[in-house]
Amino acid sequence: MAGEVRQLDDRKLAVLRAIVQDYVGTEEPVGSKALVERHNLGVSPATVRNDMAALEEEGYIHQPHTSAGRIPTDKGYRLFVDKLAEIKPMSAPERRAIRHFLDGAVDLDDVVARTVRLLAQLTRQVAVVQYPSLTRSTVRHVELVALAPAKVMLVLITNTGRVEQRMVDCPGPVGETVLADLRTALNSRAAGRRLPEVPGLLEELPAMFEQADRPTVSTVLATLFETLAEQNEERIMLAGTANLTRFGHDFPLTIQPVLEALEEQVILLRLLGETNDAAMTVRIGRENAYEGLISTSVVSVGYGSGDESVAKLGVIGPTRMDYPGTMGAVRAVARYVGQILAES
Amino acid sequence: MAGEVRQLDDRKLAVLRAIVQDYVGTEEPVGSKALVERHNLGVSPATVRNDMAALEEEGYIHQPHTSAGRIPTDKGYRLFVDKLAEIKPMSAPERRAIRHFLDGAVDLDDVVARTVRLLAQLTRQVAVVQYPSLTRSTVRHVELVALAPAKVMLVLITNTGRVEQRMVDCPGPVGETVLADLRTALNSRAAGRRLPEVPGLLEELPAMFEQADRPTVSTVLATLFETLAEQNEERIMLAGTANLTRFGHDFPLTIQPVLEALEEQVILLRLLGETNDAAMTVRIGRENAYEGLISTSVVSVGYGSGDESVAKLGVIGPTRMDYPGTMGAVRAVARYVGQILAES
DNA sequence: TTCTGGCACTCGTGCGTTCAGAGTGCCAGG
DNA sequence: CCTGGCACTCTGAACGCACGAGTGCCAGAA
Repeated sequence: MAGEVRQLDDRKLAVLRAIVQDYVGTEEPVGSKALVERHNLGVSPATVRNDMAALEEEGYIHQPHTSAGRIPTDKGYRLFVDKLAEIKPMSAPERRAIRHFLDGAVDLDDVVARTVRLLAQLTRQVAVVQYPSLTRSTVRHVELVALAPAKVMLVLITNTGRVEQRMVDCPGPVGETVLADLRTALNSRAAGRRLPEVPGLLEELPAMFEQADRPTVSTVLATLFETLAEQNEERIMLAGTANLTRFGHDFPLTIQPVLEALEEQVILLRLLGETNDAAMTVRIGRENAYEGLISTSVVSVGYGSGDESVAKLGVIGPTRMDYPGTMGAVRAVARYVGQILAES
Repeated sequence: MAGEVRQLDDRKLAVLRAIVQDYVGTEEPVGSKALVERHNLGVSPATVRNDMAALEEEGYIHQPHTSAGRIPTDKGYRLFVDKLAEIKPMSAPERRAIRHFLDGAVDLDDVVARTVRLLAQLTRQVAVVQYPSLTRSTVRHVELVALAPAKVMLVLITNTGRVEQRMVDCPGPVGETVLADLRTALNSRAAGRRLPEVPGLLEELPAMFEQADRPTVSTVLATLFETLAEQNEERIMLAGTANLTRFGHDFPLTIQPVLEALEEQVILLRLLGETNDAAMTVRIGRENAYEGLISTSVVSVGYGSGDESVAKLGVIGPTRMDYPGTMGAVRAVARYVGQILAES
């Protein structure tokens, strides 16, 4: 590892940085002459050519054909992101705009919807926002509503404002007092607790009721546990697919597989799932496990109402994207969503 | 009107039908020779050419350049749909598959999600399904949950299984008995009623409470009315955008504006809103009000749990689509969703 | 009257050729 | 270790050309 990097002196890194920047801007392979013109590297094209040859040798850049300019490889982008680029902070007016746009949200659905649209607009790419996960959030309230003699609706409200409801078909008629007792018992034990711990806290609950009511209690509890456990309820919202057409058109990146991937919630969830909670994660090209996304990069980060993240959001774009800007936008949006969630 | 049609004898109509069918299949302008080969029209290419000239004169078909085959115009498709095509019924195995696929749904979200995916898969086009509208459905239950001394959560459950929730910040602390009274009063008056009638039924409700509690009651009611009235809460689910790439590629239809239109819920809602409730509606090309969709056709129909429709669903594809098949699929899916909703 | 076969005409498409420009690698000299 | 120069390579655009598909029209047959 050190061996590789040792060979890249500062000027070669500067050349790589310049190549990435130019290529992202122009979308065309960049040659030695154009490079020295646009960036004042203080050396001649010939020198740059030698550096380029070295960079290509190491696999950071690549030329489509002889006598064409160079384009960065996935490895080149990786180095750029890790060592050469700094996250570009949003400007003050941009931050104000984000804040203002998100502040208007009325409920959780709206927060997520606004966030995803905002992110798509800021980055001009495809944005993905995961709903705050049930697993990490806590119970705010459990409500039981009798709809019919033997039919109860169970409503679970979490601290993130998410509401899940389930119909419960009880084995027999349910008395209103039993329901009230159960409601009280549930809330006193579960409120404020994290969802995964709840089942453990309710184990001996049936034993507290009369023999006749136990089947009902058990049925309700079973449905509640099911709801708590349902990982696949993790939902996702998407926006900005129209931005795909901005590239794709004249590029090896055909949008078909990308669109297909975007329709599969499972794939998106897995994609976001790979995000390292704490820091921002950038997956470049073939680093993405999914075949259809090998020409794209995914920039994602966790967000949350407190200091810990309850869900993730991110952006999907071509590997040739403006990483500093995109990362800046993603980070800023994640922060503000976290604040909004904490307030509500 | 009669004047125009009078000039089109049976054979000319047959030629138009054949042109539409061939063009939909091959995506290439169809010439006179190919036509007589594939369909046994019993006449020579020269005759067909004369008929084609007449059809072109009337504006039903059009040739991209001299010495190219003909393609149908919007007007041609319109005639085809109105007079020449019959809705193609689904085969028994297809119907079974639809039934089976939809039967597995667990809640309303799931029903809609499955429906839209199914429709996209069956037609291989973009499918759109509107959530059952709040306006036409009835109240099944209203629940009030005290979250904090002066904070109440309002949950509205409709007969279509839809659940809407809102936080209510009350002017002062709310007693549990007041809440219970209000809950009872609300449900006894509103349950089973259509959403738009509800506000009228609750007008004198505040007068029934003690002076001190009236501000609270009014606040809750205001939020409830807001929720009932919120037309913009009409949600929509989309699937099959990847199918756009199947055409678009080599066609005057660029997918960009279509993708943009699909991201605008407002546009989709307006599109579906134009659907004639009772019958199936087909909007062809420029018949669509929206600029971005002038190269597409929209096939839509209402669906509902009873005999009246509570929402709409449809398919968006290129004007050169298989109308009989698409209409068959749309009709079949709408029927089965209606059944599922009625059962639950 | 209506259909048919024939014929001249029009274009779009595909293919091979040419040409200019951009970019490279390498080498010898500062 | 950098630089200027030079020969080489390759792509992409432009051009010309021939081919084929398809048409419109006309005169003759049914």
